[in-house]
Amino acid sequence: MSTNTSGRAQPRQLSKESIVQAAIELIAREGAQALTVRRLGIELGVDATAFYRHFPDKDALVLAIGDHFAGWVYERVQTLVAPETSWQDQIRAVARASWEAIELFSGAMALTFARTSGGEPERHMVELLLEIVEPLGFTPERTVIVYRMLADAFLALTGMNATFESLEPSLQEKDLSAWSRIYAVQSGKGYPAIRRHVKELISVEDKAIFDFTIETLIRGIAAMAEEAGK
Amino acid sequence: MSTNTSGRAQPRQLSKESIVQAAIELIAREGAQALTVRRLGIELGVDATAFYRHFPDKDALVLAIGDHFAGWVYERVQTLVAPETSWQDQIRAVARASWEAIELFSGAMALTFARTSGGEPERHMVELLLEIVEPLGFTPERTVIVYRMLADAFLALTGMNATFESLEPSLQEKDLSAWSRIYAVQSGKGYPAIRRHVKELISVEDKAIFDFTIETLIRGIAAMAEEAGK
DNA sequence: ACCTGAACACCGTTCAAGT
DNA sequence: ACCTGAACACCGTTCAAGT
Repeated sequence: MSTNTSGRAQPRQLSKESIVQAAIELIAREGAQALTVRRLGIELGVDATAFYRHFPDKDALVLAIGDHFAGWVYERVQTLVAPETSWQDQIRAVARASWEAIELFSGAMALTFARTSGGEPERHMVELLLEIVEPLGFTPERTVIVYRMLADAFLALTGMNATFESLEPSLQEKDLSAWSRIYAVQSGKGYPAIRRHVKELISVEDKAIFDFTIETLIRGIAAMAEEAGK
Repeated sequence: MSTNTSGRAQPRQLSKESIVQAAIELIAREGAQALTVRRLGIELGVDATAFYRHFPDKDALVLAIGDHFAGWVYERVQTLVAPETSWQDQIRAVARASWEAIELFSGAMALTFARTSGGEPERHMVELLLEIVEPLGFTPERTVIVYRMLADAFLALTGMNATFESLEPSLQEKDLSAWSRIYAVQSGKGYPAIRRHVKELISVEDKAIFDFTIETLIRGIAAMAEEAGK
């Protein structure tokens, strides 16, 4: 009698890597709220508590998942930039890779965007962003604050969008209909500015807002660099 | 024999408002993860399931909490602005009120910053921000995208900081020590840019980064308004 | 060295029953 | 009209026992 009749479930021998992989697949397939130790056990064909032989607790798994997607973003950026790429286009590459990660890892990003593991992929991302900002000729204090402005903006904006994307479909619909309730305020009195912009409020897209924000930050940095440089 | 010997617990008669109030106090006192239907029942001196006579489910409570803090931010902004306040200072007032809300409502903000209820306080905030941006003379499309850039930046950045602030103390310490592990990369090889900025990376403060980001966005908007206006 | 499975102390939510 | 309390289907985690 086979012990593997339930579709998934294969590896008898667990490892940190196989658990992280299974967790990411589970989240991608069924959302962030499906990530439970028991579901993971079923996924891996193993008793749920075997998990605790490889991670001290669930939070450690969440941080490991965060490292995995930070690593993915870092690798993706490498494919988008060349040595002669301008600093503006390097920032755009990080923005693009971060946004693309939402499609692949929204659940994982929602769980981890406000967390820090201190792992290698995170150190790589810090180094990468600092190296983009450093040649602009700011003071060390200013270099660091510009780097953090970019890092926090990427994390916070993609994290917020990922949080929404990883909501249960029914909650997502609830929020979308709440927006249309706001924007369809046609009730005669109140909210004149909203009523003047209903069409635009409904049609604007999240990706366009994200890109517009990044361009605004790039322009601001360029203006500061010009002032500081000469 | 009194039925109210346990410190808290007083109202026999529940209402949406008393539940939201108790939930906010509970979160402020014990963190976002302490908000459970059962704990709320104890807090209110009532069987846990009485909750379901006033809210369809826990998510509805979360959205009501979100409305409460959106209302607080809106009221706070009203005390910070006058009719003659410049658009720049109006944006700074919203930023300041949003940041102050983290101290008071970090747990509530962490739960709700990526959600929309469509309630009155949210409509007020949308109207407020649109009215700040509208006089700058952009096209309707541009007006809306600038409004959303500001709204999303406020929500995402304060939400990310609130998420961290509302973490259990032990997880907060874990993340802080992870940062110092990143920044103390003194291991001879690798991460040269990080090593060049260790001092600044350690000393930079989240509030300063938030303020710097807002100022950069304000500058960017001003530059665009100048181009568009003439 | 790793996995199992019972157990503990929790969750959100439903529903028949009470007042 | 609202509250109670048993019950259901879950959680994360611990620990003695197995191999």
